[in-house]
Amino acid sequence: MPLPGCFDYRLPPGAPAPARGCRVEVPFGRRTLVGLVHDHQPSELKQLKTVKRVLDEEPVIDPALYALCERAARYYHHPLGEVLNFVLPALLRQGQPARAGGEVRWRLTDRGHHVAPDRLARAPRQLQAMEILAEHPRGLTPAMLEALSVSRPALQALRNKEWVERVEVAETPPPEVDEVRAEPALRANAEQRAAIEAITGAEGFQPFLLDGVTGSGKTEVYLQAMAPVLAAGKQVLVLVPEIGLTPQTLRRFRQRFAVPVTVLHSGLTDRERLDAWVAAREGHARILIGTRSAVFTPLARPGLIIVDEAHDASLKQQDGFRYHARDLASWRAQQLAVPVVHGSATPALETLQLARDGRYHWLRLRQRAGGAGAPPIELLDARDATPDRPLLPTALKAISETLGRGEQALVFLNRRGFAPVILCRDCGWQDECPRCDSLMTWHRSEHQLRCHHCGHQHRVPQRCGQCGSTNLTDAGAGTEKLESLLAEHGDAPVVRIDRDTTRRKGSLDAKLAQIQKGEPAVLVGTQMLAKGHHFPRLSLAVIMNMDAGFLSADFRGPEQAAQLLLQVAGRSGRQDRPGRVLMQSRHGDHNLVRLAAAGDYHALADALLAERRAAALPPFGHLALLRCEAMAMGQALAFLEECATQLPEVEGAHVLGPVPAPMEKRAGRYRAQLLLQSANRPALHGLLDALMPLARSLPSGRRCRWHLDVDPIDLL
DNA sequence: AGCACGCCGACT
DNA sequence: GTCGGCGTGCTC
Repeated sequence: MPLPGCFDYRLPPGAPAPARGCRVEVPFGRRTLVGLVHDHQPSELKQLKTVKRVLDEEPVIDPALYALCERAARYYHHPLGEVLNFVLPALLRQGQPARAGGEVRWRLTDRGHHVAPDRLARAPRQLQAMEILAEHPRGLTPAMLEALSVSRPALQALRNKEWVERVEVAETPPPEVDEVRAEPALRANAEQRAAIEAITGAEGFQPFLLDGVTGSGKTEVYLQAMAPVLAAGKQVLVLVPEIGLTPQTLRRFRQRFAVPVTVLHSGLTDRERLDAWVAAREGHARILIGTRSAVFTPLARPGLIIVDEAHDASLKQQDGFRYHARDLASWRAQQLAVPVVHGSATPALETLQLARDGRYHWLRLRQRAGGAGAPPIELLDARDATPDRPLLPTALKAISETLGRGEQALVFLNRRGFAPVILCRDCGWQDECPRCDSLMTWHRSEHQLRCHHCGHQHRVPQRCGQCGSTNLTDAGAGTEKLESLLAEHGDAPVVRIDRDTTRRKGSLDAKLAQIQKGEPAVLVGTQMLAKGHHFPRLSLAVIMNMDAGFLSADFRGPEQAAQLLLQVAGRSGRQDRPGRVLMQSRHGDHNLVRLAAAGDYHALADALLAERRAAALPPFGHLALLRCEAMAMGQALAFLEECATQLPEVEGAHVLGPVPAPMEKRAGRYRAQLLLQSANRPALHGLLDALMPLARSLPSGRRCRWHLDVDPIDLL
């Protein structure tokens, strides 16, 4: 399956032909592999091997899902075999039967019942385990055993003596659900009602953009739009950003509806994933909530697809099969003839343009539920801020006032570590990553300098790497420095939330719980704080250093900066409590910064869309990026250059480059790229159809790692 | 992706 | 004389 093409096999004699999407076991070279049936054709090849075994009666990839995979493979110019391989749960790839695992129970064997206790006189743990199991003839599940503090080693030892056995009993089917509603709906305002009615009134495929400011109650719209779908016995697929799959989100769905809710995310074991897949395929799971890959879940009775935070970049896979789950969700809905809702407070410009063109039904929620207006964003001139005083006096004063009122404040800075650079006062030397074109970030508490691009780290140098001077200093500020400055500034606890402080399992939950208690505190954090979480006592947000995004060379920089800014601003003040938002900026006169600060995403989107139109960038032009990494820049450029010169001319499609990537060196590899652009998709795809076989055939491509990214999220 | 084949340097 | 390095190419 992981090869670009298909392989032909003879069917075993006498057996009925398996349908497309069924698994078969086939000889391949000198190995035996699991493959999927793609088609039945008379083959021109003389020496066909025969299928060893047909593994499925029913396709594991049903016709609709197979069609989605084919469309995605064509669109992303990715081998179909690799797409199918990606979509199939690991256990199915390995040839396991496509059914849910039974419940595992441990119990005594026949011999175990007749063991004299004195034979375990020297193994008290095992004896205790035997006594517990003797009381439960039906056996105990691993969870029950854990609760009774029966250890795994004890069980293993008893199993080796064949006194205890592990049995799998068939799972009892889930009970029939007669009443889907568990908890009454909240009262919807007029805008929410209109949105709910539009979605529930849709027949067949219809795409919606649910465009609602933070706090306008988008989730309530989802929930009420889901109710009739679930009542009709159908399933709802909900896609959320990676970070949005929090216990709070799940609780909201589970509390409202008395139907089985199944979660799909990267943390599942292979067995859990297959069980979830089967539950969805058989129709037992009624609400499926998952991250981007959940868009490929088979559905027995699909009724509605929801993409929450549809602008979120985590919906685009950034390696391997580089699909965009937002776009695939729409294709899937189209194939399944169900409505799809894209919800966001800051829609992607692509989605917004579809709504403006009338291709998506545009539902707007302008009011915050509870009536409090969106807080205005006050711009503070940050040109006076210094490395050791990164927070302006106005911001510090606002924080003190907030804490004085017994409320919470948030300081947002999208930069981890203590300081982003260490430099020499005498000669101006800066400590750079030896493997990347980037500066080393100082993590003071760990006495380390770390590269955020490749993970390389070394100890803090005592001397300048160039002139040997000991006169070293740091510049700029990260979350770690802010945390220590804020801790000196006042008495309130400072809670830092970033990847460094939440690495340990459960530490994020502990920090969130502390904030939820509502006592005065200052939160310092990165992106992690921006999404999903609701802090009822938070009434001030201070935003630092969003300038880089707004001034970014990347065409999506300002869009993403604005989305992040409004998301962070939305954390401040909820319902009846007005919040305050301060943004420190060195470019307060910049048009985009001003528009974003005004909080008017649609005015900002107007400006950005005008720029995109003029530059023929998405959504008005379409891009694909051929990226290449090699041990020397020359190798990467040579391969891309060969591709560029040997590509046929395609009317209306343009090849730009090759050029070195904006970060030329990363993790010791040199990176270059070739940009392919066209105002019309068919022309671009015509070009890519020629490019892929060409790139695969070029010997220079073997000397580097390369991949094609269709609709790249950034050009960096 | 595996796993072969194949053609050149350091060891018993 | 052989063992083993990883470059190249094939798998219906």
